[in-house]
Amino acid sequence: MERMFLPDRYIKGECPRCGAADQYGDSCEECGATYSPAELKNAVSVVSGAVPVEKESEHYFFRLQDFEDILREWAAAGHVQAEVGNKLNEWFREGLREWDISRDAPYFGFRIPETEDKYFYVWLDAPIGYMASFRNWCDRHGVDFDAYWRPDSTAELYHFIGKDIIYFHALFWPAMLHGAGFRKPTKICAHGFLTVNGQKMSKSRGTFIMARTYLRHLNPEYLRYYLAAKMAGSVHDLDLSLDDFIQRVNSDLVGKLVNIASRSASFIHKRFDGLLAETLEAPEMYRSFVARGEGIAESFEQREFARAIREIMALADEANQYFDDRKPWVLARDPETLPEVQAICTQTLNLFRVLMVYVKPVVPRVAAMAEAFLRLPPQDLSMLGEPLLGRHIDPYQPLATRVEEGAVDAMLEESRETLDIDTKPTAAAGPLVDNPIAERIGIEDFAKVDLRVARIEDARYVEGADKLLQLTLELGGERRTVFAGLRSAYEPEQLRGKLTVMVANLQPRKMRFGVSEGMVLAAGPGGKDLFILEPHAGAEPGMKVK
RNA sequence: GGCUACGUAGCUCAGUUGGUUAGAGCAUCGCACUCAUAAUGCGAGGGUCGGUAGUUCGAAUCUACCCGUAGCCA
Repeated sequence: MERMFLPDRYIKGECPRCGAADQYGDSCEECGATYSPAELKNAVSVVSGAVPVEKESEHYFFRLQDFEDILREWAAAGHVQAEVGNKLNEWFREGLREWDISRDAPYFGFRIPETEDKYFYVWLDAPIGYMASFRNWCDRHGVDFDAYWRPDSTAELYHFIGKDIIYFHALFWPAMLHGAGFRKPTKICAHGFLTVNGQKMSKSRGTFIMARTYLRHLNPEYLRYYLAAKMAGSVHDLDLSLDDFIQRVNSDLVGKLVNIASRSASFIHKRFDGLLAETLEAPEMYRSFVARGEGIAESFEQREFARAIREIMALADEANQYFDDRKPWVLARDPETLPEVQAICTQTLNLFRVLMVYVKPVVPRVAAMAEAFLRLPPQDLSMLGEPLLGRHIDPYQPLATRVEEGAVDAMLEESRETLDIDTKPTAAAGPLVDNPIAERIGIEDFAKVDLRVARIEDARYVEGADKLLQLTLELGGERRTVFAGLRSAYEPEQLRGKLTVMVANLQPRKMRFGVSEGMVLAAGPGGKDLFILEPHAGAEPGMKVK
C-alpha cells in the first residue's frame, strides 16, 4: 500500500466495454473507449499491485468556460495555425468545461497555498515557468518585465511547441493569462513529431537519439539545416530519414553551397594574393540576388523554413551555373584573360556572401566562419547593398565537410547501448519511484563537481538552528566550515573524527549563522533517515573522488 | 468510437483562390568539365497525384464513402 491518489495512468484493469485486459485507467487501447478509472474492472495499482480504494478528495477548478468568448476571439485572430484553429473549434463545439487544476500529494511541483496536501497540476504551473524564467532574466539584465507582459505590450510573444501540448498552450494558457491580467501570445507555433526513418523513435532500433548523443557524432548545423529544409509552418510530423539526411547535407550544404566559395576562392588566392577585383563582373546579377532577400526573410518570418531553404538553394544553383558558364579555369591559362578571372571570382564570392547572410539563421556557425574568411564583421540583410570589392580575404578553409562515413551508424549504435540500461525493468516502488533518476549528463558535467575526502574535525550544535550542525572539515591542508542539515539524524559526537565526502568547489553560501563553504554528501529521505557517506579505510583527506 | 491531419516520381518533399503536356532536390542513366572537399554544368528516364463514385466545360486541388498512417479526446 502506498497511500496515494493514483493518476489515471497508474491504474490498470479490464476495459469496461470490451473487456480487454491490462488497460489504463483513462482509455482502452484495444477498442478506443474512454472512461473514468472507477469504471475499470478488476483494477489494480501499477505502483504496488494493490487494489485501489475510492476516496473523496477536494479539488480546485479553473472555470475555463468563462473564457470562451475571449478564446474564440483570440483563436480567430490568427494567433494559431489553421489546423490548430480547427481543433479549438472542435473543443468549443463540445463545450468548455472546468479544468481540474489540483492534484493530491504525493505529487511534484508547487503546493497550493493554504492547503496541506494539494498541488497544482503540472500544466498549470509549467507555462508560468516561462514567465518566471523571463522575470529572472529581466532582473539580472535590468529589463522591464511588464513592458513585455502587460496587456497592451507591443512585444511579440511566440510559443514553439509540439502538437501534443496544443491543448495546454492554445486553450488554458491564453485563458490564464487573460484572467491574470497579462497579454496573450502573438502566436502559438505547433510542430509535429520527429520520426526517425519514417517510424516512431525506437530504443531497440537505436533511433531513440538523444541530442547529446547526436552531438558526439555529428555537427549540429547539419541537423539544423536538414530540419529547416523540411519544416513548414504546419503541424506535420517531420521525418529524419538518415540516408536522406546524409545525402541532403552532403549535396546541398557541402557540394552546392560551400563549394561556391571553395572553387572561386582558390583563384583569388593563387593568382591575386587574396585580393578581390575592383568591380563586379555581373552587377545586375548581384542586385537580383540581393533583391531576393526580402522574400526569403518573409518566408522565415512566416516560419516557412522549407520554402526559404528552397529559394536559397535555387540561388546557389544559379551561382554555380554562373561560375560554370564563365569557365575561369580556362581563362586563367591565358595572361590576356587573367583579369577576367579575378572579376568572375569576385562576383562569385559576392554571391556567396549574400547566400551566407540568407542561411545564417539556419547555420550560424558556417555563416560565422564565412564572415571570418571574408574578413567581415557579423553580417545582416541591411549590409548587402555594398558588394565586397578591392579588399583582401583569407585563404579558404572548409566551412563544412561531408558527413563522415560511419558517423550515423556509430550514433545509432551508441543510442542502442546507452538506452539498454534505461529499458531494464525498475522496481514498482522504492527510491526510484519516489525520486526518479535525473536526466542523463555527460562526463564533462560530472567533472565539474569536485568531490573530496574530508575529515570531520569538529561537529557542534548551532544555536537557534534546529536542523543544522556546524562541521569543521579538514581536507588535507585546508579547513572548511560547513552547515549541514544533519541534526535530525546525528549527534555531533557521532561525527567527530569520521571521514566523509564533500563538494569542495561549491559556491560558498551565506547563512544566518555564518558562511557555509561546501556540502557533505548524505543519502536518505530525511528526518532520522539520513546517512552520510564514509570512504573505505585508506582514504586520506583531500583525495579527489572520481 | 468521435475528431484533426496526412497519403503526389525509388527517397524526401513543393504544388498558392480547381485551368494549358503534374514540379523540385536527392538517387539512377548518358554527356561535358576538371576551378572546387569526386564537388559542378547540360540532358534523359521515372508518377492512372491512396481507391471508388460524384460536382464541373475542366479536379492532385471541391464533395461523399472506403483503405492506410500519425495524433488528440481535459
